[in-house]
Amino acid sequence: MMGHATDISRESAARKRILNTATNLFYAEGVHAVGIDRIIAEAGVAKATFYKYFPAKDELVRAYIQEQSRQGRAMTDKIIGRSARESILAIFDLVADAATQPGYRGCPFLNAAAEYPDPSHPVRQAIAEHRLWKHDLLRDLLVADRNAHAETTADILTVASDGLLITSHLDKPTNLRRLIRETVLQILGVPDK
Amino acid sequence: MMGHATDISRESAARKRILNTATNLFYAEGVHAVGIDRIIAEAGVAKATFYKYFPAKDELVRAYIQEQSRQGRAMTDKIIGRSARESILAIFDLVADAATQPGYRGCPFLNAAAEYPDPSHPVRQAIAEHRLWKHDLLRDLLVADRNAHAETTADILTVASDGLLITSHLDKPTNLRRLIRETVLQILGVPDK
DNA sequence: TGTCTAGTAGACAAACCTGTCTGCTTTCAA
DNA sequence: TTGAAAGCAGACAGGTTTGTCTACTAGACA
Repeated sequence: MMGHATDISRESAARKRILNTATNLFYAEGVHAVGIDRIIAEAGVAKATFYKYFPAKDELVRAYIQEQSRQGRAMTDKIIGRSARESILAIFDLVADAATQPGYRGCPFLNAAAEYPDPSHPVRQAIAEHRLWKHDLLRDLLVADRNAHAETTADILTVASDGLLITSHLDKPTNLRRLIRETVLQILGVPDK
Repeated sequence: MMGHATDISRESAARKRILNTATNLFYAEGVHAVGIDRIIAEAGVAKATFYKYFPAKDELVRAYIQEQSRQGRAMTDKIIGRSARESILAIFDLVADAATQPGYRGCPFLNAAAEYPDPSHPVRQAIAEHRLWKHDLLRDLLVADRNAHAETTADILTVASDGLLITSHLDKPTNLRRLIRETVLQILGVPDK
């Protein structure tokens, strides 16, 4: 008897089409470079509908970032299982998976952050939230791996993750998977060899 | 008798003022976010003068990147001297120096690259040139340090440099200098201790 | 039948973007 | 003194930006 069929702002087909189109365009070409008119045209949606679900462009950008974060967490949940160390290596395998995909254009969070100078802007805060989640996840895994300096090592792994995402985009190194593995193992310390 | 006083495109005071103003604005707010009108207004220059020295905005952006590269090389030349290992550590100290400066907003090359999707764009090529220079410099220093895998280690140091520039901007870690030192020494291998 | 909701289509305003072009002033050297 | 070069000031064109608003259509439900 209360909000049974349409709960607005969640399960509307038009809203999903907008967010989906925006995601592809924002990632491929950048946030400032893509205008509203282009998004509504490619999503096949009226302008009024757009502004009904996203009162301003920045709200769409924030939704885009939050959706990327949600998908990243879902992917991570799937691959975590066996030992803590194997989980960490699997997380870094995701970097290689992303980087070898056809339309790879770097990390969506880092790219978006570069376009928003103000750290207090909602978009930047959404990015910061995602980064904090990832950092804490790594730290927890390191604790489970009996790492003596989990907090510091999590910092270093964050550095490695960002750097690998950047270098795989801008430098396209040969044998990326080997580079990733060597980088991570050097940070974790090789157990036997 | 030939090009004695003004060689155009190099030693014009107006040109320097334009490039200087653009550098500050581009770095602080992003390339797409800053328009020509704003640059010429703050530089105190006529529009015709601007388009005389920079036929298009992208040429100004390219000049901005190349000037940043030139300054980075000059800084690096100054601090390289003693042993190869000390030189590498000094290069990474530059990251901490930059990150602790008042208006720090990340690496200008990474920020600009995020705004130019096309890798064949002149701006992206200028960025690639700078990255290649830095990578080769690190590799040469590693060879001089008698590193057995100079090429691979240079790749990893590039990852570390990018990651540190990112994390010092987005995460503002406490004790950045310690994080840098630990990261680099872990990659190079601690000599004694 | 009547009403409520979601959506489409598109005009419109106001600001901003890049780039061109016309005049005017200043400087300096032959 | 004359003339070239450099620069300033600003109008202008053509396009794009975000966001608002009006008018219409299709479906669900009571």
